[in-house]
Amino acid sequence: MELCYRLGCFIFYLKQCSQRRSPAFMDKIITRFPPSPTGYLHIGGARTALFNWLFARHHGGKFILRIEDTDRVRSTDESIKAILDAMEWLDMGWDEGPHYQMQRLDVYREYIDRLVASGRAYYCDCSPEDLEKRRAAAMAAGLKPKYDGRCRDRGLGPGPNRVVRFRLPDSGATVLNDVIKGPIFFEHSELDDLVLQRSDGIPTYNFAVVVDDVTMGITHVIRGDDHVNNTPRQILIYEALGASLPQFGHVPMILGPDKTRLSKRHGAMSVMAYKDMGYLPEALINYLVRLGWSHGDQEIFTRAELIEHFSLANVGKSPSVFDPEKLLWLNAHYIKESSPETLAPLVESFVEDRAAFAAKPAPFLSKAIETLQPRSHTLVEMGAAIKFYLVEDVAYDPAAAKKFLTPEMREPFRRLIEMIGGLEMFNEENLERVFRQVVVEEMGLKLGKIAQPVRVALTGSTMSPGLFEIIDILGKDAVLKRLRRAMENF
RNA sequence: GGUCCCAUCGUCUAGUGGCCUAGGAUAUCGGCCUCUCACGCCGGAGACACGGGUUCGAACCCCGUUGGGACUACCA
Repeated sequence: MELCYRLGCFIFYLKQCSQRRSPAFMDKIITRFPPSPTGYLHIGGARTALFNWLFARHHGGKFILRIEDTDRVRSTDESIKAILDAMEWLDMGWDEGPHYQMQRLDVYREYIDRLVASGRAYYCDCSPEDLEKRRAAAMAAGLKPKYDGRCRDRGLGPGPNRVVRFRLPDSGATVLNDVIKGPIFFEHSELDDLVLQRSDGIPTYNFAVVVDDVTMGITHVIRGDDHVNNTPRQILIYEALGASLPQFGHVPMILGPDKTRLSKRHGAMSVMAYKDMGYLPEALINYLVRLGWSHGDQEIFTRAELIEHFSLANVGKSPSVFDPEKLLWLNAHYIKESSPETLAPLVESFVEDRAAFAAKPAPFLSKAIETLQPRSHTLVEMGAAIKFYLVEDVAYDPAAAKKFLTPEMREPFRRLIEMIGGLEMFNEENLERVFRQVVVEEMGLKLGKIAQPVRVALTGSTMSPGLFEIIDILGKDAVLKRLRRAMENF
């Protein structure tokens, strides 16, 4: 019995495959990203957008941005702006749109009329309260809380407080031939007559997406797998409309560390929050693309490599956990890879004293940033670390000052000031020679013995870039000044 | 509860019946480098959820169990 059913489904599946074999492969590929503007662009949405963007770019197709703003209560203009900003920051340009569903109401209405006229949809005047009661009653009776079809054959026309429902087949099954997950079968008996148009005349999600995807010529619907259960209903709507089906690809969800769907309580969710935390868009993109997709053992991808290699075939089926640590590693990687010149304007916004930063000449800034690149994981870290290069008087870390700015350093510092002051060629090489050959040998001190006190004098901290690079960048005057000031602490 | 999906190191993943005494990355631990902190380099530990099949042979195929997730609205 079960076998017969499976077999039936399989044959049906084969039939569907052959039905829509070619169009999608022959024609230009068109994908879309349809966020609903009820908040910022989050990590999960960004990855979905990225997959669609990459897929379109890989195939030389088109990527459409569509704003699904039919939820009038929750949609806001701020959200639209936030989403657009995030798309721009991630450098995912769209070829068409943004389309707004609220500006397409006449289109949906036209399709509704067609469906009602053909008998595939009908008006229903059941009130939400009544529906709720009936659902509760069904649950109590141990039945599925489905719409009971009360208005199906009442032949109601348009009117106030009336929704339009889709008439689903009573029997049979629909197969979703998912590009990522493979064939998935749904029995129609599990589905119910969903609302296509609300009583205020605005279409619901399931109807609007189908109409939009049909009219915009979408060939590949790549979205989160939280939509899998909606898909059979949507497929039925496509068929009722006489439209050909796109390819569906459902990408597994991104989970939080506790393995539940990623949400605010897991911390930063918004793409732009990562910008504010000093992340580079390249790092986020690279991290996101590897969440659920892979290309052998490769971890680091340029944008061009991503476009070249991206394929739905290599998207995994299982959900993945968001790991901030790996994102951080990638960010550090991209900070190291970037040129100091491109980093400079980005770092500026993370510096406490922007005026002091802006006052420094570009070459100085570049050299300073270069010394910070291998030791910064974020731009925030770099913005803080660059401070000692900019200030007039460094602030000493109390513990560091107490430990290293001691009276026994008086003589070494005096000699150092003397030697550095007399240097003809002020560069890293000569500086190191002063330290090593003169001070270390002459005074019998280990380099480490003198390095830390000098480091504290110059940076205020025991942790910093290499001593000689710092001295070189700071310049003779500033170095002498800081050394003398430190001696006041002895 | 019902429907659907998923299951390899802590995490992201490679793996599509023999190349697997399971590879890479991250995180972690140890060492090297060294003027500090990093970076970098070298090395260690660390996984096929479980039980049945199929097969000469299974991480890979089938069934079941367990575990996790999604959906179940006049939200999207």
